Amino acid sequence: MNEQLISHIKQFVSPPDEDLKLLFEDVEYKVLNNKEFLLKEGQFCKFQYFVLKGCLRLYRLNAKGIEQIINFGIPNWWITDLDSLINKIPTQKYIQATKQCEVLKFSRVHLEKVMETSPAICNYFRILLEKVKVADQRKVEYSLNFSGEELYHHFCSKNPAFIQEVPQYMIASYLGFTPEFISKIRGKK
Amino acid sequence: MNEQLISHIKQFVSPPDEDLKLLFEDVEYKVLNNKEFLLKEGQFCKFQYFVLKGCLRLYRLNAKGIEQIINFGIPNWWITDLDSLINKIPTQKYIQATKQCEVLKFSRVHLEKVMETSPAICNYFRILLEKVKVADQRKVEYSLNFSGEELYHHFCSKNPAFIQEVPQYMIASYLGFTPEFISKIRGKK
DNA sequence: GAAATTTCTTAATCATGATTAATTTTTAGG
DNA sequence: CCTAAAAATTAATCATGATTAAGAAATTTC
Repeated sequence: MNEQLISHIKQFVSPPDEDLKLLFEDVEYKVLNNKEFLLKEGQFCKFQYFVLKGCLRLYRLNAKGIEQIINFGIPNWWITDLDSLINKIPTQKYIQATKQCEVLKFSRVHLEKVMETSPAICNYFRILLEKVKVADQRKVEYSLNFSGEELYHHFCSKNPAFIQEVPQYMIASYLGFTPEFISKIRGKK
Repeated sequence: MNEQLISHIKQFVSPPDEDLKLLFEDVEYKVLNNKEFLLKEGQFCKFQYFVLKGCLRLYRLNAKGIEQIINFGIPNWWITDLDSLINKIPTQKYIQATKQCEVLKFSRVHLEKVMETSPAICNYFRILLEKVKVADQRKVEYSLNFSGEELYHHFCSKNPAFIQEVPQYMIASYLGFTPEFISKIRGKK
């Protein structure tokens, strides 16, 4: 049983103790060094990771070999490759620590069993997915209506601490820009 | 009880009959005329609609008053404004029929009760949300790696029937392009 | 602390797709 | 069927942000 995850869950639902007990029947606590991988292209993703500490990134290599960051995994959030996980296909992505991390590793097989048994835990993940959907939708809306410069400044103002923690080229990649473009923005005035 | 929705649900989960009975305890069958609205800017969205027949669109007006289509609702799919629904804030969006439609209208309050009671129904929505997340992620990936022309041709090849059903300017809007740009592409060769 | 690698910057050029504006074609309503 | 409105087209111009190519600065490693 991990208090940090339990308190995260209890922000959204109120599961009976036996549901939590079931959830934690199959979990692994892992410490990762900077640059260590949890997933590499070609593998089948079979786990969902809850980030306790540190930061990870989910990224892919495009046709030109350029890294495209899809998501960051920050504390109290989940990271996995859903496409590989639910469609049971080899992943095209990488999950890598961007600093030293602590994560909880849950197998998808076990989580599916838990979700089928416990309405509360199922609702917990359903609620998170709904929140992610809204966040994604807002992100698309922003990207349609603001310039790259505005998007960058908006991201920095919303995540002042975060931008200190990862290299600038990763912010560029996450926002879908080239590192040169971010430099250009920062070079202004 | 509606057979079409039940068979959709049973593609993903196997709910006991009493869960389905509970689900259908509060539902309204609605027929919509072309251009009829289910939601308008400023309202609080309190319903989720399952599309039986026809086609609807979820869109917003940007700062310049231009329509931006966020999603289409096609048969056997759900449509709502999740942001307004879950955050209980006035919507900035419109849901409008693009042709004559039949929908099932479920109140969010009721659906939340059902999801809290029935692991199967909760899992049904959780599975749909996971699929949507994967689809959204793939869409972003495409948009980063293909030109507008490629995206348009790809969309047409994947949805040959659909593009016959809605005006071209709506396809443009959904893909995030101007109608002029789609015309330009089509005018080539 | 020097060397090597990684990260960031600068600047010129280029391509994609928006904008503007006018016109044509299609569809719908009376 | 005729008119009005809606939808699609065409073409010229423009802005954003990618690409390319150096080079500078910062970090890491030995």
